Amino acid sequence: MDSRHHVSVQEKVMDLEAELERMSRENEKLNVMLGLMNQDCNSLRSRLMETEVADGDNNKESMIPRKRKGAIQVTESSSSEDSNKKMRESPKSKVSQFCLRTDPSDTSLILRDGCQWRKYGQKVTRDNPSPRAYYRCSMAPGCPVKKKVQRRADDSSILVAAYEGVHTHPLPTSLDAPDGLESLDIIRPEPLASAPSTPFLPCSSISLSNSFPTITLDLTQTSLNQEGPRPEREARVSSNYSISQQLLVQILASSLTRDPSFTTALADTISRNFFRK
DNA sequence: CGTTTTTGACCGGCGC
DNA sequence: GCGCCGGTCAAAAACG
Repeated sequence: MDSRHHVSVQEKVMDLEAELERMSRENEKLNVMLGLMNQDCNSLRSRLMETEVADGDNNKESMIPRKRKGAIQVTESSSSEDSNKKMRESPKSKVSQFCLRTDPSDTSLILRDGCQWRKYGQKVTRDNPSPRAYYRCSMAPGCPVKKKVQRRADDSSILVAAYEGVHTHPLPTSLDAPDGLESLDIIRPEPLASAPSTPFLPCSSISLSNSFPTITLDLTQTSLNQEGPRPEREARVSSNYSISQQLLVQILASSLTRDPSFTTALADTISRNFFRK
């Protein structure tokens, strides 16, 4: 071992430390980005629903959910629909439902979605062998948000989380290391009548890599009855931030307007927080 | 010791 | 009124 070799090792260590710090900073910035995305999440989801209604049969072919581990289904229902007797709750209460494919061996009803929740009850329901857990948001004293988590009766590997209410406090934006995280995918909301197992091709994906400080926004749009060369839109942001975050957000927003499945990618990103163990 | 989880009791809506 | 059911309460236990 000569001293030169020693020095080079030391340099390597310093390099790694520098990179680590760089990654930490980038992680912080990603947190900010996720915060922005979270803020828009609700409007994006409602927009997604609109788009799906508008696209109708066109999308059925390409938006068919694929069955994979970590798949998420996002649906949303507000109580402003028909004048049913059931609509007794406050008209403001909105229920968002997430279906998350989990490890079947995992029997817990815990979803790490970034918020702090206090469990206040658990019930076995009639139509489902697995119990339903009731949580209240404990991040702020008066936060009215509640969530119910239960495994699906027909597929116990799918966790269904129903969120109710609106947070009265800023949501956490932590995107900290999803160690050992499985890849999560969104199942597009689909009519219950059709349950085909045709593979679902993700039109967009955002991968926030922990091992390498690179954000990849793959906004490639799958052709929906589209002939010819389809426009590929891919924004690759390296660690030196060649484009600003604001521009990035604008890219996301503008791509949303053109790509109805962008919400898929957004929820994908958010869902990565669901499964931290 | 403060916070969270567990779990049986309780409550209100609904159908009969 | 009664029973069923989903949702919530609250005391005790567990946890960090």
